[in-house]
Amino acid sequence: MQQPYNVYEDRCPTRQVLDRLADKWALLILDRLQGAPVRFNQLRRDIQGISQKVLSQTLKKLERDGLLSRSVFATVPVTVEYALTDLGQSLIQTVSTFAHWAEQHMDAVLLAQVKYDEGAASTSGA
Amino acid sequence: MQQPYNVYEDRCPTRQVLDRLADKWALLILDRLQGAPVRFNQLRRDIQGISQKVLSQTLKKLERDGLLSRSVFATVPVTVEYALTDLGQSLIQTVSTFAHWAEQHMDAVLLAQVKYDEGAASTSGA
DNA sequence: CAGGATCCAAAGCGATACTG
DNA sequence: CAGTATCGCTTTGGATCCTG
Repeated sequence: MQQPYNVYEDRCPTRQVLDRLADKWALLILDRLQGAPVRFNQLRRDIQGISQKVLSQTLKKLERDGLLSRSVFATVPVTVEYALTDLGQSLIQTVSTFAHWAEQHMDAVLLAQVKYDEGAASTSGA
Repeated sequence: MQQPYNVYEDRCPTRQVLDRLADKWALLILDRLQGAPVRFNQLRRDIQGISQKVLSQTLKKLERDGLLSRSVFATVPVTVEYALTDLGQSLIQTVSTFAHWAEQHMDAVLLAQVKYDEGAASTSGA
């Protein structure tokens, strides 16, 4: 009768899973794959600022984790599509909510930062 | 009539917000603060593996972002409590769902990893 | 108890060049 | 198009020591 692991425990594999997903690029990729498969260079264009290396690495990790699938089509030149798996689908709603929380509450965060910095300035300044 | 930013855009402040939140430790801290305020060393004990430095840094950033508040009580020795703000509350449900998805689907991820690695091994091995 | 400051090793990541 | 491989810088993060 072993107790289930939880995210607070060190050693627990959950930590590795969380660590993989708690990554800006991974979240953006998963979010971008919502709805339909996307090709490599399309992802690269859409997710602005991601480098080819990081995109490649992150895709590979997410594929290994079973969150997305990689399909190769023997066109010329070759076409590669990335799509969410069922496992990926089970997470996408949360990821999407999470990613877009940032959009919706960006102003509040920015305002909080200004206030915080003002307080810090007045502490050392006047 | 400016279009709203979105997470896919570079330059957008949303990226900074997402980058802040897409962090294993930040998520664990926020999740741990759900329900009631928690003291510094209690967080340190509960979130296994986090160092004092990273805990301190992450708390400060999250406070600056307005997601949590820091309250000092003039006891001896001093007591410091961290609690979610309203802004933090608005995110906690998603964070919690996200963090615990890892717990619930850990087995599936681990299985996917094994299968992926087997495929890679057979590619180079046989 | 609740941190700040410092040192140092390790990981991350961009840029570049090359492959099928 | 869809990547891999390598180099070198930058950042992260743990460990340690110290303070109020």
